[in-house]
Amino acid sequence: MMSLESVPPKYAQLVQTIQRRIEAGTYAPGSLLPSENQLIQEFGVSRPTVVAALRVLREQGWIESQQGKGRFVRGRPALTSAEQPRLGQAYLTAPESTSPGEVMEAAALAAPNRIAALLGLAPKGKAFLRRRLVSRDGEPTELVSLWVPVEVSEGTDLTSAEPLPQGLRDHLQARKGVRFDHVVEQITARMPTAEETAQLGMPKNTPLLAVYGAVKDASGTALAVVEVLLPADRHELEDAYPIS
Amino acid sequence: MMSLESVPPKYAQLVQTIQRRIEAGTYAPGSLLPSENQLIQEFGVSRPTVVAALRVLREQGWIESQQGKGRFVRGRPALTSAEQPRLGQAYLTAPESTSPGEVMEAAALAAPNRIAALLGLAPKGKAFLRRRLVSRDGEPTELVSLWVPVEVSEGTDLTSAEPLPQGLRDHLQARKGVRFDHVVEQITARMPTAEETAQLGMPKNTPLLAVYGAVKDASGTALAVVEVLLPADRHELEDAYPIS
DNA sequence: CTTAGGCACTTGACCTATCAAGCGGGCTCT
DNA sequence: AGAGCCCGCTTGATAGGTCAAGTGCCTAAG
Repeated sequence: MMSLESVPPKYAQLVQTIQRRIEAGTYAPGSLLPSENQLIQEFGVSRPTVVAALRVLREQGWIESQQGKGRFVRGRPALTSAEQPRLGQAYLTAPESTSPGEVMEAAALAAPNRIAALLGLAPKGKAFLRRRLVSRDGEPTELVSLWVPVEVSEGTDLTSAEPLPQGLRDHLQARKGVRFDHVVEQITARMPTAEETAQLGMPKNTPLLAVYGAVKDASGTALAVVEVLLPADRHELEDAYPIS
Repeated sequence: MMSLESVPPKYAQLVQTIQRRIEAGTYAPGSLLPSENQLIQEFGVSRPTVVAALRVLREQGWIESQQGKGRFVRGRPALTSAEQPRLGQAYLTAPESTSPGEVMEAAALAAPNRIAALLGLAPKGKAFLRRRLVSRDGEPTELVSLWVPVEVSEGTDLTSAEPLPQGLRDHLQARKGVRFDHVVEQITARMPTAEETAQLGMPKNTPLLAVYGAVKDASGTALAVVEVLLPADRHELEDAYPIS
């Protein structure tokens, strides 16, 4: 009788075990980790297995090693690169249904200069716009616009007035076979238009924070642009990162 | 006679060699890399050495591997996490002499609420402020303020009206023995004060982009806050990152 | 008492193996 | 001719080693 469930490799199990012990305080930050030989004895595995696990832990920042002395516990690596997903990325992966809101617009129209430039379209080129007014605690707080070239929008559910049950990323990847590779994000600020002031219920003389996320494939071709407009009196962008 | 120059380990040499071949086109993107056995024969090393090199290359994104088929060339990995250093980090590491500017203020005073909160001080707590008006192309463009708790500022050259020849990071680490670990960055926008409008020569009704970078050590204690004020009509923040 | 040497323990680098698992082409049997 | 099996190639995981280099302690010699 064969077991159908695939067990993770031993070194990966060891990684998990040691991570749990560090989190539980069994291996306290700053203290010396058991040596390779001790771990070999305790877990009954060979040295390459132990070393493989410790290498993973070092690369992830849990421990650091010093030749001749041993390996020291650093603790749970707080920041890999960004604690929380960036704003642009968040709106790409999360389904629309996770944030309550109302679809304001869903149509093909001439893209503004900035959008056309990010998408690599000719000035005044046409793009498909899907704009949602997102609410938090019952109040409108953000205007999220998705711009895609018309040829990419064909055959998708972007025209629907209903929230997409699937994240945009999965939707486009499934329907169009494109692969998202990276995001180029621009952040700027400007004064809102009268229409934006009304839609967002903003006080007078408050600027808008504007985040533009251009989604590109591996070759650098732009596949979509996410535009997020945030009233600056109610929103901030926060990000944490380690120092090189 | 012993050679004093230390040679890099074999697997690291192999990594470099293969990287160069990928960049030179010898191993074209999409093509199949020579198999482990072929590399063993060509370079006269053992399998673990070859595997270690290929593991590094896979983790760095140069190649991908498929069990049963082989390893495929992907090409030079474009984005590791951020192409250019973040704004907050840039002002911490670069010496002031790299950006022309004028020291406007250098004194200890009661920190504004936001700064006090980021530094972990009591409201109205005192902090040392060093404010510079940075110019590009002869025109003032950015207001860069450095806030440090008074006890950290003691024994440093922060009071000098001259540009610091050393980066702030190196200066504080050398003088005070503190170690920078990570940065928490906040981005917001607001309307400028009359004084800021005058100093920066901003047009009417233009918002300010405000970037706050709180520098912390490994324990989370704030060591300094960098405040960068940018007129939104002339500046944008741009960042690129790979999709998870 | 001080210092230099030696030894034990650590990690780093490298080697020769074995077995499992995934893939693909060719051979054989129907 | 077609279908299925098998074998060889690939990577993945793991075991058992050796040698080198760095650290720290202890001891013995001055």
